[in-house]
Amino acid sequence: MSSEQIAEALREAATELGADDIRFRLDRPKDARHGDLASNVALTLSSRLRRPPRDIAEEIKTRLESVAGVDRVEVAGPGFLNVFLEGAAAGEVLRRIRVLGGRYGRNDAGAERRVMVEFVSANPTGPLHLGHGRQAALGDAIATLLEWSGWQVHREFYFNDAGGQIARLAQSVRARYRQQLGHDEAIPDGGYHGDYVSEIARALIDEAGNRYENDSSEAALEAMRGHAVRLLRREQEVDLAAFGVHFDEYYPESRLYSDGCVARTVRDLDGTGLTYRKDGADWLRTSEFGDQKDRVMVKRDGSPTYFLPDVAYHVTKWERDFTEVINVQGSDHHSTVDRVRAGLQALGLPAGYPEYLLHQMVTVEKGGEEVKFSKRAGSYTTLAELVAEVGADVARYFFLMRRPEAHLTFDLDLALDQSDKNPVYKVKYAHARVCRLFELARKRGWAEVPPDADIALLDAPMERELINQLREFPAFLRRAATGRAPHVICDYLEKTAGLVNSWYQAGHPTRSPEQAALVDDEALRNARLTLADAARIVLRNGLQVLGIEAPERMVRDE
RNA sequence: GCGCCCGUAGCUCAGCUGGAUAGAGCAUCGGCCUUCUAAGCCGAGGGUCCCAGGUUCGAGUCCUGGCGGGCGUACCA
Repeated sequence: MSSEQIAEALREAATELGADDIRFRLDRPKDARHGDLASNVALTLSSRLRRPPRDIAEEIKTRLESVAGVDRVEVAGPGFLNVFLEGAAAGEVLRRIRVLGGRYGRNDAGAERRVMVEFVSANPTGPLHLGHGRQAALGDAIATLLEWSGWQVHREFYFNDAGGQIARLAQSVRARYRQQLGHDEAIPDGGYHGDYVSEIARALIDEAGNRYENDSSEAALEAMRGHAVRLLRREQEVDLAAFGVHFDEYYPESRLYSDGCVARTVRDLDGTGLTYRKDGADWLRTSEFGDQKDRVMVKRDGSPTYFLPDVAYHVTKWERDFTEVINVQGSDHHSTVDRVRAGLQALGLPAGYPEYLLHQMVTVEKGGEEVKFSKRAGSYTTLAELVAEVGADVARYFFLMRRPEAHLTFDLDLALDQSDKNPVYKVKYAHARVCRLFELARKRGWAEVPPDADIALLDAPMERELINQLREFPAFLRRAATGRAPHVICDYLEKTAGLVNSWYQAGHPTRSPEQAALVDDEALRNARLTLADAARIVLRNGLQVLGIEAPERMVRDE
């Protein structure tokens, strides 16, 4: 019995009553007394059909009761339909989960269409910080959620390897370089002060000696720029790999210039008649498309603003045939959203392209105090330092467990805790505990659990609740994907892990051995192990979506 | 000033297209170990859902106006 079958019956009933294309909820009620599944369909139909919701509910009830597997239906409260399933029908989902295994939870909503998720996109001016970490976790999880929803996903990292910030980095490297060769030299205003700049300078001495000691030419600065960008890009990739995040493509801003894309974009924008010259600069009428004000494309000194390559870059996304694009960015960039979209609309791209997911920033707390434990970066905490401290899985989970648009306080005390208080460990332990059951079953020489165990034997309320929870995984996954909201999966996994732990504990050998999974009664044992196996699959699939390992046994760090 | 985001238990936060008695974790308090690993489980207390109006059968959720916090508001990126 899947909820889809019930949903279909509800839709048919609505059609008979004269309402097509309806929206309603069909989910697991919070209170088990409200059945295995509950729907508000009669309430939503009420205003449309101009009839009291309870009358509508009564009619639908009669229809639902004839559906195979439905034990009984109750009309409750203002007109809710509470569906109680027969034991075997309720547990049927366990069989399906075991058949689908690692595919349980997937859907084909994306129909194999292409989508690009652009995320991290850190400039190579320093090591990745915690905001990048949150973004890496978010972007990767959203990408995976979309893959599970049937999309072909392209993960892309855009980086700015030219322009003012990079020039300041190169100047900072030159200052450190000359310092290390004994000169009195100051970091320029707006330059970079972190220790890593000195490391880059040292590496340059190792590589090129004092070749640039008294060379103030553009070519020398260009060499330092290239050197610094190379090292920092490599470091970022190493950090991302340690975090378990991999990209399909790294797209450098410089390519937009070298292949003429920026120049072409300028021509195309000029061709729209929406550009004009004012105060010696070239402007675009972005205010025609909802931007707060018009924007400068080319500065008085003849150089482009960031706006121009940004528009050009998004044009390449469109031309590369990505009509669906999600940009994951920090909310400190939200001012660019309207102007980039406006620039693209001027060129005839659809309004609302691309989609943006803006996330809030991250702070770390230990003992209730904010900490900034960076040694290398100077003013901020790096992702690498955090991962070294708590591990990639914990960091990922903590970055994902809050809504993107909410500020994230990273509780380092909780992150370092290895008990079930730590939500990551709670979920991992639940998975490992269940795996342990199968290990013991094998040791005792019990055969593999057959696919057709008598699931109706799972009649304890706790078991029914767990079954209903496992049934909901695909719905949560769908909701997390469409809402770009991985935290929905975190909430789901914590709830599921809690139920698994309770169920496991209920079979405690000294308290109620008759409730244990590993009982001598073969039929009962197989029924319970069927539930355990389904739970194991759901926990593992959920963790996999988040990019977190599902261990078969836990090894404690001392 | 203007724009976006946030305001829910002591703390950190969930709460999907408006639905039943507003939930979870942490913290606090009280129980439970000769174990399918207690790295755990069971239970309890704890709420002006920031405030004030409005919309309706029904508002934490939608609308309007305030208050408080964050981030933006460049010929920086």
